[in-house]
Amino acid sequence: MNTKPKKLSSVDIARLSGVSQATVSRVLSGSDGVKAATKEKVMQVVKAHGYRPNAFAQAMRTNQSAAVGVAVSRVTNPIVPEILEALTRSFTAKGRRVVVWNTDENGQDGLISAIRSGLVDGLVFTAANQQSEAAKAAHEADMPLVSINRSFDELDCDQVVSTNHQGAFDLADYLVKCGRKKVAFVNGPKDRTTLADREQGFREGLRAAGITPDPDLFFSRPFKDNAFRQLGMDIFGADNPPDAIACGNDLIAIQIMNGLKAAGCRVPEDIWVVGFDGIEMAGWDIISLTTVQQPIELMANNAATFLLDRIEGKRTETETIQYRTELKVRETTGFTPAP
Amino acid sequence: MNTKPKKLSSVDIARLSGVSQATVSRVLSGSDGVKAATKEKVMQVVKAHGYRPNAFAQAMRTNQSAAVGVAVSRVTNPIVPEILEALTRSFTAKGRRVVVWNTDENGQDGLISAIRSGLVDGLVFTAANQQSEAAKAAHEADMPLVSINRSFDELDCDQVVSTNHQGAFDLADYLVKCGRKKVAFVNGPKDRTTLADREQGFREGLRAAGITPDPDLFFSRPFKDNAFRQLGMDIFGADNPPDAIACGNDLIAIQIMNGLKAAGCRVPEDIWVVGFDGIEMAGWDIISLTTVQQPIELMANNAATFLLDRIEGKRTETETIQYRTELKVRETTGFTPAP
DNA sequence: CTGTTAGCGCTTTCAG
DNA sequence: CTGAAAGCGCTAACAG
Repeated sequence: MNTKPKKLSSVDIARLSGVSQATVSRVLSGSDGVKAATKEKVMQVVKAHGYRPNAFAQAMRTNQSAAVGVAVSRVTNPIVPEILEALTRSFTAKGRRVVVWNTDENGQDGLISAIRSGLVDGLVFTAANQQSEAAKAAHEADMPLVSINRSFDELDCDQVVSTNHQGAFDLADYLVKCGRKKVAFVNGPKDRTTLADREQGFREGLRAAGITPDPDLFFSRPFKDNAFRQLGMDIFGADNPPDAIACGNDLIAIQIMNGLKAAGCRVPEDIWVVGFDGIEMAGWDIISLTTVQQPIELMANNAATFLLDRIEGKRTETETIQYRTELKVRETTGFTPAP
Repeated sequence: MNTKPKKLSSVDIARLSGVSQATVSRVLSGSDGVKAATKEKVMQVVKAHGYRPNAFAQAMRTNQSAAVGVAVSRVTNPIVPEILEALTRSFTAKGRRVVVWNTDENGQDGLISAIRSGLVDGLVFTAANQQSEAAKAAHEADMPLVSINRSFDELDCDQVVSTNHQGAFDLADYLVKCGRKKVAFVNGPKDRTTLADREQGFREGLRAAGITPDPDLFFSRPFKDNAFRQLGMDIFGADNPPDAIACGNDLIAIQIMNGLKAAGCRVPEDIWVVGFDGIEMAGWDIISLTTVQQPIELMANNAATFLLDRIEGKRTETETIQYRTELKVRETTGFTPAP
C-alpha cells in the first residue's frame, strides 16, 4: 500500500467545522432541525474536501443499500442492452445505483449470494431462463422483485410484460391475410415463457385464420453455434420451402436472414421474414425487419417504478401489467399493409 | 412494513452452532486456524439457513467493497454492450461485483459521488467523452483506474487501447490501393480520442498513399438526430459523390449505409463503406461490413486484470497496452482482398 | 437547535 | 484452536 490519504469521515468534518458528528450527519441527510448558519458552515467544509458519507456505513445503519440489482442473461440479444439502458436511466434518475448480474456465465450463484448478503434493496429479472433459483432466493429473503418481459408462473411478483400471445396471434392473421400459403415459425428454447407464449399465440392465430399448423414448419433451436443461421440455410435449401418465416424474436429473425442470404435467398421476394420485439436495429434501413413491437422504454420505466414503490412500501398487492404490442410492417414483408 | 423475517447475522449462526461469533467469521473467511470439526459444524448451520455475511458490514470493516465500477456512455453503440459483457464476465469470474454507471443521462455527478463514498474499489472507463471530471475525482480519491478504448491524456492511469492510428492508416492504404479515387471520412465528435486518432491515422495514410486529404471529404456529426443517416443521403445526393466512405466506427458506418440505402445507393457497387471497431453484427451476412477489428474480448479481459492487480497492490507503474487491429474485408468493399 | 450515546454486523487483534 | 472485545462510519434516539 502506498501513502493512503486516509479518507475523511464525518468525525473529521465535525472537527473541522467545530460541531458534533451528529450535526454533520443531520446536515448531510437534510434534516430540518439545523440552524442555517451551522448548516452553511458544515457544508463549506464538506465541499472543500469533497466529502461524501461512506456508503457502506450508511447502508449498514439504515439497512437500505440505495442500490437495485438487474439480472440479465443472453446479453447478445440486442433487446437486453436496450432494456438495461432504459432501466439504468430510470433508476439513476431516481437516485438508485444499479448493479448488474449476468447469469449466463457463472450461473446464479453470485446473484443468490448477493441477494442473501443484502447488497441490493430489490431486483429486476429480465427475459431469461435459468434464473428461477435466484428468484426463489430473493423471494425467501423477502426482497422486492419485478420481472420484465418474462413470467414466473411459480412466483408471486410484479410483472411487466407485453401482449405476446395476442401480438403473435395477430401476426399469424396478417401473414395469412396477405396471402402467405406456407408459414414457418422459428423459435428459441421454449423454457422462456415469452417465447413459448408467442409460439402458442401464433399457432392459435393460424387456426383462427383457417390454417392447421403443420408440425414440420415449427422449428426450435438453441441460442448458440449459429444454429439459426444454419437453419435459415436449411429451410431455403429444402424442397418446397415456406413463403414466410415468423420468428420468436428479432435476433432469431436476423440470424435466419443471415442464413437465407448466405443461401442466396431474397427477402422478401422469395420468403418473407418477421420478428418479434421491435429492437431498434429492426428499424434500420439496411435491415428493415417487419416485427411485433413492444414498448420497451415504457415497460422498463414501469418496472423501475414498480420496484421502487415496493421497496418504499408503497405497494403490497402484486400486479401484472401488460403492454400492447404493435405490428410494424417493413421491407421484409414487402411493406405490405395489414388488410 | 410487513413481518420481516429479520435476517440472520453471524451472531445467530454462532449461537445456533454453539461457537463464538468470531469463529463463524473465521470459518466463512476461510482462515486456517479452525478445527475441521468446528468448521464442519458451522458450515452446516450456515448452509441450512442460506446465511451470507452482510456485505456492507464486511465492506465497512475491511474497507474493500469487492465491487468495481464501469462507467459507460452511448450505450446505443453496440460496442458498449460488447465491452460490458466481456468486462462483467471477467470481473464476475474473479469474484467481483460490477456496478454500472451510465454517464449519458445524469452526467457524472452520480459517479463522482459514488467514487467519493467508497462504493467501488476501482473503476473502468470505457470509450466516452464527458467523463474527465469523474476520472479526476477518482484519481484524487486514489482509486485504481483503467481506461479501455479511450485515452486520458491528462491522467496517469492504465490504458488498454488498440492501434487506432495504424489501423486507420492501413485502411486508407487499402482503399487507395484498391483503386478508390475519392475517399470520404465520416466521424463523430472528435473530443473522443479514439475517433480523433482514427481520423488522424486515416489522413496520414492517405498522404502516404499519395493522396492529399480533401477537407470537403471529411465530415463530423454528433451522435444524435439520425445525423449520420441524413449525411449518408446527402453524400450520395451530391454531385460527384465519393466512391468510398470510411467511418470513425461501425455504428457510424451502419447509419451511413442506412442513409445510402434510403437514397437508393447500392453498396458496394456505387460506394464502398468501411467501419472501425469490429462489432459482432458487422460480421452478419445481411450487413457484412468491412471494418478494422479490435480484439474486444482480449482488451476487456486485460483491463479487468489490470484493475484487479492494481486494487490488490500488485501493480504500481501505469502502463498503456495497445492491441493490434486487423482489417476484415467483407461485402461492403466487394470482398476485395488487400493488395 | 445541538451534543451524547448506543449500536448496525462484521473483522481482527489479543488473550487464553 | 477459540473466545472476548474493540471498533469501522454512520444514523437515530434521547437528553439537554
